[in-house]
Amino acid sequence: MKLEDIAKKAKVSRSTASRVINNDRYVSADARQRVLKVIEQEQFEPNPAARTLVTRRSNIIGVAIPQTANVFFGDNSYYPMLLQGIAEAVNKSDHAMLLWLAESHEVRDVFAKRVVRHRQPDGLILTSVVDRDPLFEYMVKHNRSFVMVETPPAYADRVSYVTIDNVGAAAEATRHLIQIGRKRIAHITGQLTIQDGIDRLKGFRQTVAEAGLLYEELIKPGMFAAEFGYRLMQELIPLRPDAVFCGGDTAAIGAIRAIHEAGLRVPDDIAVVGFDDLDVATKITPALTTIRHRVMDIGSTAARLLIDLLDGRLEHPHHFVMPTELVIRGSTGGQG
Amino acid sequence: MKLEDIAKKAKVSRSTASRVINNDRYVSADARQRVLKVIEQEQFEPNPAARTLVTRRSNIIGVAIPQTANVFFGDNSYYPMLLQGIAEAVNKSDHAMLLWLAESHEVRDVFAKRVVRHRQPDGLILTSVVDRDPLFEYMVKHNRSFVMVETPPAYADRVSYVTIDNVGAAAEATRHLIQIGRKRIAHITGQLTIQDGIDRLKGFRQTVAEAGLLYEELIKPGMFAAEFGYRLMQELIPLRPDAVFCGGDTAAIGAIRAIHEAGLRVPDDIAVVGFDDLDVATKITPALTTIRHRVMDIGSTAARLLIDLLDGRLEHPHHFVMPTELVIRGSTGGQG
DNA sequence: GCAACTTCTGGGAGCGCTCCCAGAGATAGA
DNA sequence: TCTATCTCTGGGAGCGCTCCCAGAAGTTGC
Repeated sequence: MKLEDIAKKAKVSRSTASRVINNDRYVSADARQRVLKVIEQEQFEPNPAARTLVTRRSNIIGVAIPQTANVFFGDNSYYPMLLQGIAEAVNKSDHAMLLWLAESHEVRDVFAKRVVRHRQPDGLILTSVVDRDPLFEYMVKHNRSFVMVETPPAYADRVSYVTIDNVGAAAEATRHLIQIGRKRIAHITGQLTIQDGIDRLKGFRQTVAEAGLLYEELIKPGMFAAEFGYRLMQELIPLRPDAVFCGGDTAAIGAIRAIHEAGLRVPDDIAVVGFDDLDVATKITPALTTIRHRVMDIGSTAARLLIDLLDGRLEHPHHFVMPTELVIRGSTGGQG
Repeated sequence: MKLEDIAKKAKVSRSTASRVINNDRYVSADARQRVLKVIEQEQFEPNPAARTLVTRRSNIIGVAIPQTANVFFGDNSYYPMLLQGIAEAVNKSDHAMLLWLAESHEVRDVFAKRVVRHRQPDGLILTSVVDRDPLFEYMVKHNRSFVMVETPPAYADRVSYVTIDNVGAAAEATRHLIQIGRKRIAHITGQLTIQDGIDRLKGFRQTVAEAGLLYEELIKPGMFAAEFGYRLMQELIPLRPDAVFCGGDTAAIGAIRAIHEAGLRVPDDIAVVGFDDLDVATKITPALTTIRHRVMDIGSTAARLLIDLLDGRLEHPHHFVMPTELVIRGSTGGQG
């Protein structure tokens, strides 16, 4: 069943039927009624390919997650939550979501090529962009529509993105540790190829420096995964820190394990602060003090932003900075 | 840049250029070379909408996850792993994946309508189908191509699916508990609206019955979420079970928490077996004895199956039963 | 009364591909 | 040599929509 047939059944032209579907105002109430009735009884849905061919819009949003499996998996619910947020915004505006996942250990270059080759989506949401990311570079160079989650590693003034105030949030986390009287505060960073990691380090460093508590040897460049938290904490313990701020919750969980295995207590001997407030943060003992940001909101904001840009409702580039909140729990002496 | 322009630059007709792209054998080596060169230097990609319009194939696979957020999220990595598996198969055959996520607390009916309305995908992968699932019923009734992950709740002989031997695996888990000498074995089931949960219960019941150890009061209908494991274990403890088999790992984790809070020991007082071997299974203390199935393999098998059906390489319906494996850990007295 | 709008309608062209068909040219078999 | 077969090519139609345009019909203002 195609538009032509609907039109015939409703005794109007193909054009009028099309007008009804696209909510054009120049249709008589009578004709509209008849067309809608036929559409309803035939359960008609216009062919999206035909539509896309002429409108040059597929109403599909691409989401590229170039991280390897071990990050996407596991106790890290960041990406699922982001996807859920994107889904909600995408549904509301009657779009669909095309998902690109990197294969395990896939090179960024190969991944980028794969995503770029498929031209179905009108625009892309990019996550976990690293410095000199081929996909990112391609999108910028070819002037294709996209929105980033997190701060871009380059061209920040030319790119639309949704981020949180990483510098401010890291500073707040660090100030909290200072306020509870810690003097030797360590930092296990997130991935320093990602802007988030860099900014959190910056907020940390500024704050300890202002308090006269900056010790470079207590700063360990890491990754977001738990293994790094564990291993780097083991390296830190001989340096006798009394607190550690981790770039991500999973790393913090690894760190806590290392502290416990060394026979030390959290928070009494070493206070721990994470970042992200993942689900696991409340599931460990003691519960983790951390920075909460609503990942779902970031996802839906990014999707809405992209669609608004595509529809011309918003000017490119456009930035959103989402709020964060310090959640104090047992790992720094709060309750829980 | 469109096919016409490529043809012109390569001094061939549109038809010949199209033949090169679609790997038709009736093209002279010379012409093929010229076309490929132009395609390469212009970075040409054929317009997918135009292609879809005539071939009636979009090379897009839809994946529908009708579960509400709290299942998709959290420490349950089932769906992310499934998606990763699907992604790998989909990439290999040059397809793309369209993802439908239910909104939080969205009614199945609304979700189904949304998925059905969008006609882009050539076929669908359905997960977590419940009894009388509107999406499932629609797909069957309208004879649309789809593949199920898990055993279908109905029409099993007319539907293609990928599953594991739930009955057999549950029996193996139960036999293990019997072998280590347990006499009062409880079962906290998975969702009994999903076939997986039903089959696991069946395997459990058969096995305890054969051993003369069936106590109906020790069977608690539950859900896969941790809260259920926790709450139902609290109800079970006064009945003095010495072992519990849970329909899923997350429920098992909840159960362990309840056991510990009651001042009992795992596995000494109550041995615990889970199902799924999620990431968390090794992260808790004691580590969880559980049934392992490679969720990623299930995902990629389902995607491959769907594509093979669409391409006519496989007859519909087609079934795959994937292997499972009992992994013995600390929660039943193994090491770890 | 007529001009000038506004509302409503249908036809035609065209989006960028694939695929069918007819035909040219080369090769082989008798 | 002639026919049969295979290889290669280009033109045309058509996939199912949207959108432009021309024109009919109805409404308003003088």
